[in-house]
Amino acid sequence: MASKPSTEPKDQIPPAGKSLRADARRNRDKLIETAAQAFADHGTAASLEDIARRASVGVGTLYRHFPTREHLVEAVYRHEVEALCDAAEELARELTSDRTLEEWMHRFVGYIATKRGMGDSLRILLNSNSELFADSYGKVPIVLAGLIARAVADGSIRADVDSTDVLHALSGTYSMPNSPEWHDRSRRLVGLLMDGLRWGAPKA
Amino acid sequence: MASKPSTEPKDQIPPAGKSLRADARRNRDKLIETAAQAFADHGTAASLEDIARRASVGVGTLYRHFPTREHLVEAVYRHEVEALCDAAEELARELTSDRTLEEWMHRFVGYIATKRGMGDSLRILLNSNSELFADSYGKVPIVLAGLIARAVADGSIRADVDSTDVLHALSGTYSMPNSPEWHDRSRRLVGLLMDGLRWGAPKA
DNA sequence: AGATTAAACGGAGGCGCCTCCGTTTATTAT
DNA sequence: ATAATAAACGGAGGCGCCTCCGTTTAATCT
Repeated sequence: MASKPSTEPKDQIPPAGKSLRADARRNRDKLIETAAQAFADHGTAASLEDIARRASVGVGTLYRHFPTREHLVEAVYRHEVEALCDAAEELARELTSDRTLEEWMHRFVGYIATKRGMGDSLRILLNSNSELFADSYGKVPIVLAGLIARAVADGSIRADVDSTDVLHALSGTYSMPNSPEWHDRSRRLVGLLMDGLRWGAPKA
Repeated sequence: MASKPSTEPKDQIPPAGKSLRADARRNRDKLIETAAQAFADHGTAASLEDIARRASVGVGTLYRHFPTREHLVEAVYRHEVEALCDAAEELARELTSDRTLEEWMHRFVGYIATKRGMGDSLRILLNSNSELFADSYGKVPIVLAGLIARAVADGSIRADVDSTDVLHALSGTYSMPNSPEWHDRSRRLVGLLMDGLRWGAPKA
């Protein structure tokens, strides 16, 4: 069932768009998910063969989808920022506006933790590919601003809040040393911020 | 004849100083020589195993002397600048002062050609390790100035020459495209410079 | 001239990278 | 349903990296 003189080998081009064959999309998604875990655990230098293995996929498949390590890193990065942004809507459907904000900030901080492990390659990527930065990271401040505006609107937090200030405060966790207490520290930071935001809110 | 409980494994430290065992120094020199060739031919990404092979040495030996690729690159770089500088004295012993200058400039240009192939790693190295830059490259302008001063003194070139200008002119070859004519171009450049320098010299 | 010893050697072995191409499979046409 | 076809798969294979450690050898001591 093979080696017939076909017209042209259309292989070797990474589409990534929408029109992928069902199995292709499945593998692609699994790879991104697995890679995200691996990068978080061992940094961006994690073995690509190992990632393929864990995703139950041949290395060939990995390389067809992501010709270089950087392609994979970028895909993971994009995926995670998107997930983070999408989570906002989802949370809003189940929680009060202030609890939504709080939970989302927790996730944002957790997300930053992941990026610390990837710092190496990621910095290079963001420097050389500013489109990527604008595309995905650009949405974060907007989402945060939206959540804050909502909570302000229904009176669960005070109105004199600059969302940029909050973002900066959260970003501070990026430079924390990653000791075992890191998780607790960042939790407290978010809690502290929320207390400050609720203080003197109309609804309180 | 081995595995006796010796006092301490003194292995794994790259000395590079003077007090090497005879065989160690021999291998080290051979490695640098071979690596210089390999880097010139294939860039700094050349296979280290191949370099070891060509030098008739085990990879272990290569890695003992040069723990990382960068260590080897640096050693090659240092070695070549030194050779270039030393060549000045040697040439001066056999040639007239203006011919010495001319020949040395030819070598300098040839040396630059080599560095073009190494550009990748070398730039990083020179940026991060400014001591290296000062140490070795710093001597080049001094040597050139010396050769010019000598030729001026015996009247074979004109006296109103700034050696820095000459250096800049030669450095221009660094940005030449490396076409097949590169060699001829740079030869002509040096010839042109010498003509300019000889013009109106007392001895002419 | 041995004998001793620590420096130096060298290459096998384990792992990762990446490509190539024979085989499988989703999709399309009949 | 069945056949045809191009997309996608996957893993063997070739190469490079680097470490570890048993063996060789230059230098030193007697």
